[in-house]
Amino acid sequence: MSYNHRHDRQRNSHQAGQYTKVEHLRKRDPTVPDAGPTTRCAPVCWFTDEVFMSKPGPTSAEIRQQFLDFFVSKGHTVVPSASLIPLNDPTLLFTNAGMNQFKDVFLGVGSRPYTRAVDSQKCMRVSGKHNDLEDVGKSPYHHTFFEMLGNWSFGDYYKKEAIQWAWELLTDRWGLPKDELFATVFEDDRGDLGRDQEASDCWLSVTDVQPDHVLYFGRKDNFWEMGESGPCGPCSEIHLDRGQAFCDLSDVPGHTCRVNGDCRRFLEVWNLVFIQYNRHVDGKLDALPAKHVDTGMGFERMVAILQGAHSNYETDLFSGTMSRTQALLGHTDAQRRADPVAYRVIADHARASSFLIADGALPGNLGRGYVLRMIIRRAARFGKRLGFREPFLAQLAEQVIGEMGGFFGELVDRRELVLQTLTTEEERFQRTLDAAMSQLEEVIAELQATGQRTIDGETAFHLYATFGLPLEITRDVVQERGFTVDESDFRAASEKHKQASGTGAFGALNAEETGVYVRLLAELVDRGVLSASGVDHDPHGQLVQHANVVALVMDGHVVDSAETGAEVEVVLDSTPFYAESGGQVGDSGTIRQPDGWLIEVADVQKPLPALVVHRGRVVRGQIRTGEAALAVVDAERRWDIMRNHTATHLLHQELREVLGRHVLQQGSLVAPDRFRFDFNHPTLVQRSELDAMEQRVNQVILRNLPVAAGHASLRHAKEQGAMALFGEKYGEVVRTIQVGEPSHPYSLELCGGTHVNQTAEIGLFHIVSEGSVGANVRRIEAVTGRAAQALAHEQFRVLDRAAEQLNTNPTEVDRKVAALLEDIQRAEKEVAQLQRALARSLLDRLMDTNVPLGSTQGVANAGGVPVLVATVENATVDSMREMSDWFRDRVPSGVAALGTVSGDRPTLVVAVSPDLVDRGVRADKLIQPAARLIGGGGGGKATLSQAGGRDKLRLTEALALVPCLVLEMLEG
RNA sequence: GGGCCUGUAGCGCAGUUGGGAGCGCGUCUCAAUGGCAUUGAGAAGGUCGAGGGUUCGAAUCCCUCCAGGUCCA
Repeated sequence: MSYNHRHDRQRNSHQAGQYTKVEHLRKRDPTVPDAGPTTRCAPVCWFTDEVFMSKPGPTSAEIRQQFLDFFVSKGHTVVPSASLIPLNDPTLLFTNAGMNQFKDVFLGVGSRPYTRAVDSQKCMRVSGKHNDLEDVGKSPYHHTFFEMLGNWSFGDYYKKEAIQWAWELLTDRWGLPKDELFATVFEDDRGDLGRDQEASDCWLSVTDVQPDHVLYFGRKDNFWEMGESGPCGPCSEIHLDRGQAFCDLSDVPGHTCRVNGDCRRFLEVWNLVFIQYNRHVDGKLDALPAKHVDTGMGFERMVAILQGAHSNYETDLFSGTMSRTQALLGHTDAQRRADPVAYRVIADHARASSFLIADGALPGNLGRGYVLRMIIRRAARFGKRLGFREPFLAQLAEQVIGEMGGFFGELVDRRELVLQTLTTEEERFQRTLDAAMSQLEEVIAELQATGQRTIDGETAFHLYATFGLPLEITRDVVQERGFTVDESDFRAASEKHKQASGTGAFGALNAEETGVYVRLLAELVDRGVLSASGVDHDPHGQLVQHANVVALVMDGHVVDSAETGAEVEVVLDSTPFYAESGGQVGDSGTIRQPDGWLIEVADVQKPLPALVVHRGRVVRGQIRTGEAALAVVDAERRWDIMRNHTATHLLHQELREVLGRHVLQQGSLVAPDRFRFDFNHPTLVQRSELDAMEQRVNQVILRNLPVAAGHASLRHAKEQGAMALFGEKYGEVVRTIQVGEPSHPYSLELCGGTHVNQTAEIGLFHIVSEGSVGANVRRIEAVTGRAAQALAHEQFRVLDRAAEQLNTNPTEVDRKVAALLEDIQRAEKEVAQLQRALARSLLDRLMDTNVPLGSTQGVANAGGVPVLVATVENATVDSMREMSDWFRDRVPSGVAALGTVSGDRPTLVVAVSPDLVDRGVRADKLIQPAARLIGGGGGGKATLSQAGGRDKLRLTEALALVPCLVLEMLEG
């Protein structure tokens, strides 16, 4: 079996436009070569043999191409798959269905230049009722990443053609057996929609499906809705009966195989959705003027059917990766057969992570970045289980890129990023595991000390939740040492953690909020107040424009007028204001009626692509819908924004020049006072690199290059080398910003923002900060123009003031400060030495002075024990401690009580020799009564204690108390 | 967005009821061996993540923030 060979065949057959008709492939099941029609299938076992299955029939690439070609022949436009990362839809973690990229069309707020489309959409599903990450690999058909084939009609053909063509492709082109196909049709089991007679009639008239194979199902199975409200409609599914042997529930009592049943015998292969209603918030259904067709066919499943595979993993979509895994491990076929789950997980996850990274995701600890990290780490975990000791996913990603890069060019374009990211994440995971493992060692040591044999689930979960040590690894390590883990306890702790983490606000689809705008826009277009394309919006022309007030919104409700003081959203029929998008903030300014009302606009938003709302406050008069208005953008602020926006393009270019071609924009904020630019880069950006970039950007500014906007098809723009961000819709005309002469452009980016005309208008560019946003993502903040000048001015002033104070000039400030610091350090050392010498001579004098109990400045005799009592000038706790050390060096048995006033506060130190501690004299007990006298407290160890207080006048009194206390303790 | 863990010398870390900031590796100097690997002696190097608070006294206790890790959304 050779992949190169396969690819050659794919190209050839594609060029020749030939389809491979497939016989009923189950007859070729190698495990039962002689099986006849009635017993033709092998018993399905969960882990089928995925080693060296010979797979006759077309390759997956051929099948995908046949699907696309078939619908091209029916007048469809081939639309490239949208990115897995839906940038324009924050409600969605990943693109999870073919319809995602056409959602705006179905909602009636967007349009396309074609009415018939066909595509293979990249999809990602990692959570949900039927798709948990942990299930992937255990079953032969669950995937995280998959492709959804679909054909689409936007107000064009409807049920008849959709059904006819689906049947034609499946039976005529692909040769699926007609008597084993079933069609399901909607028949309302609850409301009053009745039976979808149109679809039912189509099945019976335009296809030759067996009439008793047309079945009827209710809302649960055959009615499709996007959400609580919005477009919806009945659907019609095609199911394939693969025969009794595929039933995986045959040993369940009372089980009967049926369409929409639970077992694996009947497979849904294609869902045809007919969108014909719009559901209102109150639940009422209205007929849509334009009806749409939305179909979805699971690609992996169809490939499995056409290649006669029991499991999707037996198809050429996965077998290459799995064989590569086997080769890397040096496994025999028997070894590979021994752990099919690990092989599948790795194959699936290598594919999914490659596609995610190519589409712009990076491993992180939030949102989609976190999902990607989980996928990579899960693959790494199973890789360890199979015996990998080093990062290996990059090598599998190469396999994936080689096999699928032909159709999905982004894999090839971002090859380096994919490989690098995978390896880095695997290494990071290893470090995490190493750190967690030492925690586990401590836990084990503790258990061994107490003689326990079980690690409680709380602890195991703590290791997982805090240090990222997966339960599987904890279990394996611990079992080797003869311990067990309480796993039910672990699950309980996990549940508790989920509860504690709460149901945080995670992108709740706010249909209610956009609802008012959707209705408003529809109504304005209906009444002819706005054209079909919505508000006439041109932020790139003049900053002053005459317009009409077409609607006012307050607190989410449409109103006719607004009084002075009201916060209001104004909709104009045309506007020069820039609405926030692409990181650039909305404009501010005024909307007014000459000699009449005046609104100060604080922000401008685009809740829908065709609707611009100006948010502001009425500061004078009363505004009414229908009145003429003058819209005036705050030009000074706009210029600040434009300088910053053009500067982001220059910085982006220089980041790629200085740091490398892997740098891609991850997000940005363009505000008037500063801008922020996030980009992927694995490490800290060095000071020297920042300096270089800042200098280069300023050079480009001085070269005064022209900045020009243009329009091009996305494909054309990319061919010219435009830096395309992730998530742009294909097939669209995009706006480009080119800096430099057209003959040799300096930078070219897709961008809808506003820019200066010549780079010199930016003025000065200065990087303010560089930092981390998360793993692999860095952020640079910078200023330009007025803000940069203000900053420079301020910094120079500070420098001048410092120079003045140092009695030098600004260029010498750093050297002067360094010299001063050195002087200070030397002087401090000298002072410390002198003080030490002073303290020593003081001690000498004190040792020669005998004083009675109750006196200070000398050595008192307390029951035969020498007690040094003294106040020391200019001392610290440290120096008094040192003095007491010297005292104990000279007097093997004795007590020292020293005091000083530092600042305005008295401080005491008491030291006791160890032999006296044994006789009941404790330094911490001695110091407490003394400390109370000076209005403070103290304590420490038995041999050495210290105290502080507030009343410096009673310091000698407190010290004099110590010898008396020593006497008491000796006697007590 | 929420929970938990971690920020101490260039690196890796210790620091036990609040009371002398330490260990290992590395760096520098000197010495030993013919040279090196090495060994011995000594030295430099710290705003204990930042800022508040409690206290006579905070790396340690409390609060806020920042950064990293990790789990859940």
